[in-house]
Amino acid sequence: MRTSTYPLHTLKETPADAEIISHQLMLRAGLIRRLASGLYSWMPLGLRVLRKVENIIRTEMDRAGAVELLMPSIQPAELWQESGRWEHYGPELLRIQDRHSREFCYGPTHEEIITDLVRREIRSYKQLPVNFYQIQTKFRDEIRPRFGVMRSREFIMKDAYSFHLDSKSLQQTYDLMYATYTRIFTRLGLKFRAVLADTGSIGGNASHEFHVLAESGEDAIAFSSESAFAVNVELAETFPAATPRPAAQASMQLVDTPDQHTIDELSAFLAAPPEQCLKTLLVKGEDDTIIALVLRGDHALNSVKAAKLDGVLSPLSFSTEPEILACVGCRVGSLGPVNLTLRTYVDHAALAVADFVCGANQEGKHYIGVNWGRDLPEPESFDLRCIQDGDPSPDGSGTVSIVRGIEVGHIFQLGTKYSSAMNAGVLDEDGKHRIVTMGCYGIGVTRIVAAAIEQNHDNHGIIWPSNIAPFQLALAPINLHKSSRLKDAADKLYIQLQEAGIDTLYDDRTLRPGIMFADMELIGIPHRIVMSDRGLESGEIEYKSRTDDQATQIPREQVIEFIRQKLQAVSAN
RNA sequence: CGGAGUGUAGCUCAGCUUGGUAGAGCACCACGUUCGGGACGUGGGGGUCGGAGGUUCAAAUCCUCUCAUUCCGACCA
Repeated sequence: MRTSTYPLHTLKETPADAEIISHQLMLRAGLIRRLASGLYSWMPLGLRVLRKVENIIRTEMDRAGAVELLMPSIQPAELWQESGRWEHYGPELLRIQDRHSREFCYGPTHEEIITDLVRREIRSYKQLPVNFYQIQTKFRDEIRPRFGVMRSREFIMKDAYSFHLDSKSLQQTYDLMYATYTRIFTRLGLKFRAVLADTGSIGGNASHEFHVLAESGEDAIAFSSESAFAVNVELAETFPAATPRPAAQASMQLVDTPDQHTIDELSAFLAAPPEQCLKTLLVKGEDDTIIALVLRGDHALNSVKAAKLDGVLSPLSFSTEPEILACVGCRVGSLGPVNLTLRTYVDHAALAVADFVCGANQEGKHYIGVNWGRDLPEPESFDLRCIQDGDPSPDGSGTVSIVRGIEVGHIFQLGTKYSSAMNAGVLDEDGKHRIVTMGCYGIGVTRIVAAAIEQNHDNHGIIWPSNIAPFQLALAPINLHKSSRLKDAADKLYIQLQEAGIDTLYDDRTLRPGIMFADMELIGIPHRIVMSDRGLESGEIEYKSRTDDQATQIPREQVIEFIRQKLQAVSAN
């Protein structure tokens, strides 16, 4: 491709509304343009990357025996009503009507459609197992689209759905998909981890998320220091303290703590470390009740865990200030478990603290020197908090460290949630009707492009992993317009590179070299060769990879072979 | 949906407090000088100042409403 006829829309300045580096670089490099909140056009250069990602996913899915199909993005309401999700999916589902006022939605996912298809087409156990996939545009009316295509409303997803007679067969396909995802993300050139995930509202036996590791990731992942164990922090268990609680030393006293509301303020005011202070959070329970959760001051509530507690409303929502005032008689900063008549869940770690500080349920007053079993009843303890760096690993080996990740893939064992709701079954060997068991497997294709940049960039721009770079090689001749000899040589080499099958972007714009170099680096082309009149004299061409500090000189006649070897070296990894 | 902020040229922003002919840099067009790391000069094109209403002799500027958008909290590929 020649830059003179290829639209490179690079920006020198960073657009003001782009927050994270991948979004900034995607805009600056001219990969995407925003149409409206959460809606992006893919410019030609960005589309090249997107297609390369899709092709890797497609070949690996095919290799794993999955079969590609394509379902409509617009879906009739009836199927969603049948599964119950027309009611439950909520406002994220974009509902639309046709000219006859019939209700449809723009598909955020395709369980209903594929289940309907399978119940019509698949009659016999002999046709199972089967794994269908598609690569297609989805729409989710996100509450807050952000970070460009990282969390957009319209996005491209690879979604696969497998159907089985029994859970053993499901497990086999699930394991195969796990291995396939591992191959895919490896080929994409990304640093990633598979982590145990919450099955959430979908239910089922097993679920893994695939995360690209990056500082800007929205998810936190806990790793074991000793084993391969990794788990989403949402799900990571914490345990009762290994050592017994220290003996009580202080006596309980009521102290004035005017205007001390947060743990930090309280801790500074009373000169007690945060881990000596207990905080009490009030959340909504069933039947308009209020439930108290007690945690150590330095610990964070895990809302996923809390929402699973008996009597607590799911999803978790906090009690409002007026409700708390009416129920307890004081405001949020002075709550505590002493003489609290609400149903109370105490975290394991909070139970292990002696002589603690807590709110007195009177405005501006706290207790100090409080002890479980003496000043208030000894409670049962629960797992309420988020795991922290240095906590024991849930798998029992070593401690955990926390890193951030971007979720780019998720595999689920669905079980019979959809197939039973929609009566999708086959005849088994005995001629009996059996409801099929399902798995589903998603990859965020557009998100991968952003995640790859998030993980691979420097001050000059994007550094594409070789397999998804929009072009493999930039050919940048200097002062092309001043030397017909150089132009002839560059044109000739460009043709030779094309004949050699090397995906080349030929910068024939006759710009100043600084601009060409800056553009080629911004758009992240992995390899660059520079031609000049000077080089023609010496018979050499300059080569530099995107990550090299120094350029090297290559004899003109060896350059094709040299580039070919560079490309092979990368794809062999 | 709650909280905070921003809307002025394609992009980055100034001007608004204290109302008085709409600006700069980058980008774009022309010409010239330059040209191996985002050059320079001269000239030029481009804006109903997000929209509507109001106050005023006069509104980018003050007031009201509205729309869009970004950031911080609950969902998810």
